[in-house]
Amino acid sequence: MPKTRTIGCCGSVLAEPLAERDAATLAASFAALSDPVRLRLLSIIASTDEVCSCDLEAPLKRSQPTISHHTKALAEAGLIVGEKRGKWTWWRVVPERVAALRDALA
Amino acid sequence: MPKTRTIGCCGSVLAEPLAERDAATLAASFAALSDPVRLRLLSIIASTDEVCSCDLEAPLKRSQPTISHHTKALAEAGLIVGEKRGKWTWWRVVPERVAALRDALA
DNA sequence: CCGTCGTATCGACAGATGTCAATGGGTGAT
DNA sequence: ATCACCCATTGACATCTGTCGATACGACGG
Repeated sequence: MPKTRTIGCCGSVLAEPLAERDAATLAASFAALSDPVRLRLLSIIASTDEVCSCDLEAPLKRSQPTISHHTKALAEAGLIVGEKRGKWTWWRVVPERVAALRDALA
Repeated sequence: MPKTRTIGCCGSVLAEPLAERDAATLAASFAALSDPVRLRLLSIIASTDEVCSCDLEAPLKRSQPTISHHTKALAEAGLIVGEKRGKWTWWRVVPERVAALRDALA
């Protein structure tokens, strides 16, 4: 997967009119945060160091495919990364990516 | 006074698992930022003090009903406010609300 | 009181999105 | 090898969303 090259991407939304390209990139990132289940998923992962998918199904009260769907969405936004170890996939947040979004609102 | 911390309804996404209610509220706010046209709209308004709707149609290359649809979405999220003066509606950003979203990612 | 102008709302439509059951693909234990 | 378990993918479905034309509302200027 593409890596930490897009992290700074767009500067601040508030400073000056966004270019169309930057707007599309940022919108995709914020879209990853626009679902309550994904937000809670992210917060659960962030609260612990690592979480395996099997521990997400119960607290979020969603089916296993749905959880997988959401982890994929967050991963594609670069907000979390998953590592397969044995049978389990362990997820953790990417703080730099979250910070980049935060900075976009500064 | 230690900043306007009361506006940010939900605290940080990263600190602890979000309650369902807070997640829904936050998700709705981020959803307002999940569209490229709305992000550019917001950035245009933020770049100037006040902008009237009539000045948004051209740079965003969208029809008048579409612009109205997006301003409504941002206003309902509390990110901008509109004031009718005479024939025109003037929009400006609500910095505290943007800051609240930024803080949610801290 | 009319026309005009700026804006909001309505109706419609295509495309995106969240959800789950069913299925498939690996991994580890028996 | 066989089984149990974890996770990803597929297919299907209902809902949501962005878009625009048409229309309606409201404020000004004649």
